[in-house]
Amino acid sequence: MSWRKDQGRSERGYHHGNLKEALLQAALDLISKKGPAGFTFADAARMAGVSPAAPYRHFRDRDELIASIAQRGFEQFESALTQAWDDGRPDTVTAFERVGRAYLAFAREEPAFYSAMFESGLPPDANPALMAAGERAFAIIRAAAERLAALAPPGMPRPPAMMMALHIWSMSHGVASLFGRGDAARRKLPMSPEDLLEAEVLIYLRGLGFPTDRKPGATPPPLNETPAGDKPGPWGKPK
Amino acid sequence: MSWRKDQGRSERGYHHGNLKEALLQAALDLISKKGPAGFTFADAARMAGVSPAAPYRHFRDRDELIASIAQRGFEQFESALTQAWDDGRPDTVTAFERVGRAYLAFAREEPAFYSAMFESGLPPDANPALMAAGERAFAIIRAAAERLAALAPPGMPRPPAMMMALHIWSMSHGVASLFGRGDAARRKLPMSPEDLLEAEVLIYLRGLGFPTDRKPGATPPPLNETPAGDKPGPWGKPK
DNA sequence: CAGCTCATGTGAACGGCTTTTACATGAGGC
DNA sequence: GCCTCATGTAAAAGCCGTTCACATGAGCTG
Repeated sequence: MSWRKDQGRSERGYHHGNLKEALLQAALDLISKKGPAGFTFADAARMAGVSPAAPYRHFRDRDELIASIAQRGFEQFESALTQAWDDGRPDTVTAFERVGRAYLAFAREEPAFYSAMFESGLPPDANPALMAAGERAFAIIRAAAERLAALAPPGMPRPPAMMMALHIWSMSHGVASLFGRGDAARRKLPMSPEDLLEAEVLIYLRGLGFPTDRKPGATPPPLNETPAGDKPGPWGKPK
Repeated sequence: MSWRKDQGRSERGYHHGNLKEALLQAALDLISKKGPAGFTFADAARMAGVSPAAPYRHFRDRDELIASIAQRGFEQFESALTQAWDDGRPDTVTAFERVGRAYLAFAREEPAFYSAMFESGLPPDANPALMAAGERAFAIIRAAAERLAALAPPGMPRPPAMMMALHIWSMSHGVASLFGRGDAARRKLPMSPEDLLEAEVLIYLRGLGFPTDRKPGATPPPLNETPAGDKPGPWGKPK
């Protein structure tokens, strides 16, 4: 029962004790509710129970707080992608798709992070640490693409891994930002964003000559085979 | 030389005469310079030479101005896509790729419109007219996908056109918003956004079984043939 | 052309936000 | 026990969005 300055909530004296963290947390809440544009420095201060000037002891200005959140977001993002990739287990294609789903899951479950990372409108060159964190996250996708490219079927020109990585990233980001977030920008979709992205990636990989029916030794070109169950193609039944 | 109220610049009396248009134009300028978040109602008024309260005679609030710009953007967007599609001439695949390039060109040349359309954070359901304009623009992509789907090689399951359209849209938007705008969010790319998207779409179409070497009667499956010149694949020379 | 009306613009004011500055507090090192 | 300095506060300046009462004059009506 060490209730010294547990949640920074009530009963605090002149000094907060954990203000920086409390501000980041409050900002996350607010951004997820009202978007990075609607987020207010003063609101975060209020939520943490301090005066509007207090945050300036921890962040140069409002943008720096958002940049901090974006950076932290990239770190969690990197960690989530790393875990999903799981070094390509059990097989490269399966792991690759798991990365795609992890991408969408992150955008959906951490909309505040995601918008801070990609929609805050911060000048990317102004913040080296932030850009580096972004690069590290992208490096996971890039590494996965590298492994996938190395598996390119013999007799085909091997696709540049960097290009593949950029393609996958653009698909994921496109789906996430157009259809991904729970309530924002929803449009009527014939399928879930996850399924949409999975089909997109599978078709793309097939276009590169990869077998896409999840069985390592399957035959590459006969495109419409149905392995075991009833999986007509990367999309559902043509209906 | 009818210099009555030509540009609304100097020499205007109490009434501006063309304020609504001037505000929209000023807002476009400001948004392209500072993003939709940095845009200021008061600034637009200043730029048009009127008091800060004047804009309220033409727009309920700041959001309505941005929504107006987004709507106008969707209309121009639709027109640009329609022109690029050119009803599928000279052949469907070529026209389809032209649509992709037109998408990027719009994002690059009209960043203010593009961000108002996709990054303004406006509630999409709150503005039926805006959403309808967006639907009309998407309908072009959808119609193109429909035509493409109808050409699906015989013996293959025919891909749902809606899904194809959503895939193409997500690729285009992903590339545009990650790499597309001139100075914002630039990252080092091994190729131009246009080439990146073209390769992505070609690989995707090949994954659906389409011939992608631009010759209507070409053979579908032999994926690595080089028709006449030296076009190794959708990407450049493997190097 | 006189007069009226109403769309359009103005000025002032309110509250909120960001940021700065001078000052207050008290936690931790000596 | 005292001092110092990181951390928080209060007050103020300047900006923005928004509203309201009021001013102006363009265009219709006769």
